[in-house]
Amino acid sequence: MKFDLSQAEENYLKAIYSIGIDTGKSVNTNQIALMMKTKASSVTDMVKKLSDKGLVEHKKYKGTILTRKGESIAVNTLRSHRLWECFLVDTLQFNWDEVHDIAEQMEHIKSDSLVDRLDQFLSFPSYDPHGDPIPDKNGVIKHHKNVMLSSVVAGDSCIVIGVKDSSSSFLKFLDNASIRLGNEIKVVTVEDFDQSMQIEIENKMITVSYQISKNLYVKK
Amino acid sequence: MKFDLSQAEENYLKAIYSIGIDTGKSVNTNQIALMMKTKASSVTDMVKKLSDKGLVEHKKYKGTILTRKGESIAVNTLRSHRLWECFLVDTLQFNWDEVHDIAEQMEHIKSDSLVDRLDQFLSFPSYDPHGDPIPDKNGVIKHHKNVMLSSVVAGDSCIVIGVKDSSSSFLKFLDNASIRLGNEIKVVTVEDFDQSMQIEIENKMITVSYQISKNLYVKK
DNA sequence: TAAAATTTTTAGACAAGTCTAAAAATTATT
DNA sequence: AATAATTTTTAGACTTGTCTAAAAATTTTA
Repeated sequence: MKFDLSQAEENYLKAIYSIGIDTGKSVNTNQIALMMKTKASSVTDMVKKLSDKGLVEHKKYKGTILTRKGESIAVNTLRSHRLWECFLVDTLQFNWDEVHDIAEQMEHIKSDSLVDRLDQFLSFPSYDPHGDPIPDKNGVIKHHKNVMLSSVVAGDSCIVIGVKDSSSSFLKFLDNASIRLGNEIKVVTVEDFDQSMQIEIENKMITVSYQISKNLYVKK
Repeated sequence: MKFDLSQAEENYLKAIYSIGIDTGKSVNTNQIALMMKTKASSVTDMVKKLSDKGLVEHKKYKGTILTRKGESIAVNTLRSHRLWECFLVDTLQFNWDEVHDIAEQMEHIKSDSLVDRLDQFLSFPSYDPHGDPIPDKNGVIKHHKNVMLSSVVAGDSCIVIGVKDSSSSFLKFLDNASIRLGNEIKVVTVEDFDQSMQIEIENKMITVSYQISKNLYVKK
């Protein structure tokens, strides 16, 4: 059967997917409400609808998980979102802090071949401007980012490969600090008291709070 | 004041604009209902709302016209629609019969600079893939298409510059007949009985019905 | 393990946009 | 100009997605 979901439905599936990826288990109503910036009662209503459509499984007072079908839709929406972010940054020269809200709208455009054509036009990118992996046409996605800058010990170096928080304020801070994807960071000291770090990047020494370092994905 | 209209509101403004352009006078409720594929009662409700927002002026039982503000929004939406059509055809290689429904969704994306950046990326095109003129950044639009193939007399030649009907079935017919924008058409004979025409195009002779010829914009 | 706190669900309401059916106004007909 | 036909508006209802307030279930705490 062919589904044509509302934007709200797709957004709920995305939210359930991304919470599920992080936590691994079934997702609480309140967690969804938090992510969707809505009320728990609204979530209950929507989850019931998605459950009726076979996109999630829900046990009362227990939690919600995506069905295979629901996950597939969530991943496709994510793919669309991330490809549009690439388009906005690479093709239309937006800055990486400007594209999230626009892609949030564009990801819901309905068309059989639009996203695949976009993918081709962009030469099949693997990552979006924030370092998030782009699922391929079949929904296969390489989750390989799990090391945060905050876990790097003093003396070690690493490469910035992604951001966890895509808020404009965080990204603008990174721009100012010359922290960009691909840049090398050397951790010089880590403060015991608040876990703030002194780091060397682009031959400059700066201090970043734990709040910052735990939102940066890095690799050795 | 800054407006953020719903897609429905923008679509009504577009409909009122395009009927108004064709007829020159104020627009009837039923005409809007026909174009929006909805019921007159729904139109009455929406027109009331648009009127409350200062986007149209409506006299009960008389008709509706756009205010300056309403027209500006309609033209901006049209600009967005036509630029996205260019993008879909020129950049993503869609055929011209596939893009209307997609652009219908994309035209509603909200962003301060998206459409202007797209315009720049496309090198400021003047016409969309169906020959419709694209309003510039200030909403200035050159309406210059008003000669239909049906008005060309036997013996005369003309150039195809646009289509009035953008339905997929009409455009597919034109593809098959090698009738494309920019092609020259020579009108060989016109049948008195049904106004069907024998035309020469790309060195081929074909017959087109009045239904066809009155939906093709041409110039001498 | 019983009371307290928290989470989730239910019940009822609202706004947007649509519909049907009926009433009101306008236009056409004779 | 009165009646008929048409157009438009009004009234009331439905759907989607949201909300608040209260009830029910679960989890925590003492």
